[in-house]
Amino acid sequence: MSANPTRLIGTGAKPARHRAILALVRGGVIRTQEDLVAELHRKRFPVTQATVSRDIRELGLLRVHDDAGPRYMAPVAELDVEQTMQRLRNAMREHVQGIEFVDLFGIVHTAPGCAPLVGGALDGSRFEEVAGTIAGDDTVLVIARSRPAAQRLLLRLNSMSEEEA
Amino acid sequence: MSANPTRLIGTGAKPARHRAILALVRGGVIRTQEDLVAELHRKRFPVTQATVSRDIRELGLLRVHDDAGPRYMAPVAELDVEQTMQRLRNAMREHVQGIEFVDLFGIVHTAPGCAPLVGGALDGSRFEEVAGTIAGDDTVLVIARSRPAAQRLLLRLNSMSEEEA
DNA sequence: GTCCTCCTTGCATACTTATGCATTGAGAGC
DNA sequence: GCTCTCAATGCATAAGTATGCAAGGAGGAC
Repeated sequence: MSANPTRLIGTGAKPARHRAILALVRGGVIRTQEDLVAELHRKRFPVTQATVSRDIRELGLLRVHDDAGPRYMAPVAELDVEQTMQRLRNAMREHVQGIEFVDLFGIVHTAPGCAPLVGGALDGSRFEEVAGTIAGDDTVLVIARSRPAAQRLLLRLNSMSEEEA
Repeated sequence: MSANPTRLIGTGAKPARHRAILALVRGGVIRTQEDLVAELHRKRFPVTQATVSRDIRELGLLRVHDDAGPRYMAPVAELDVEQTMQRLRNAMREHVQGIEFVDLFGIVHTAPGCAPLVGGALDGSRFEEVAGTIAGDDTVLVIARSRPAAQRLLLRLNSMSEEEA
């Protein structure tokens, strides 16, 4: 932000403002749109809450809660469910050599060195059924939350590793 | 306020309701708290918007925007900054054997097979300085956004891999 | 049993966010 | 130059969310 014209109103203000909003949201704690309006004013973007509301939608910002209340966050790739599931499907299809379940424990065999990748994809997909995963070098241990969960998981994972792209 | 281990709560409705809310939010499109109130009524949880508002905070639900407006989503682990940073610290301390930077490129040497894990943790922490990472088997390439960013990163990562638990 | 404490909830309302409508200014086409 | 169109925006307000307070209920201690 070195080249900083005195007035940012009018032409081209919106993209710059969007960048500023992302930086603000990533950098500090923005709890309300009024916070954002205030910070933007300090950076000479004379906008109102209405505009900020629209910006927030356009940027896809998230509202989350921490101990002290609501707050805005920059978007996170992992939120895209489709993308996450696609990643898991790819990981399963390409690296998984076999799955078996023993009680609550799923043993997923992968190509050497691929277990962390597969485990990560499993974690990322946040299945209700999965309590957690542990990845070694070529094996991922998946701990299911219950026996029915384990059964469902086995079916789901099997169908995934068999699916075509 | 003392140690109360397995205190049964009220009518016991709250935990069940929380599970129902998570399922609703994961399963369908919940755009407002009133939507949630309506769905919960259908499932015989006679609650009001005020309670749902509190539940949403307790569950850490996210509010996001899609094309059709705001909507609630189930929480995603990567959003927990503390947890994510802890994960990165652990990964750095346990698996990283050395870091060096060449211009914008950081080369992180890890134990064999651990690079994806470390790279994932780095991605997850969403440092402003990091444009992206590529993980091989025992090496992670970290691409910084600028030379100053690269310097800051080197310092941060080094201090992390040296920290005690 | 009584008393006490803590948790949960609804109600009313304060606070925050979203949006319909009107205005403005930039750029395109003439 | 003029006029048209359209994105961007503010204003006012509707829509949605959060919260202080008080009530009700369960469990523990006695």
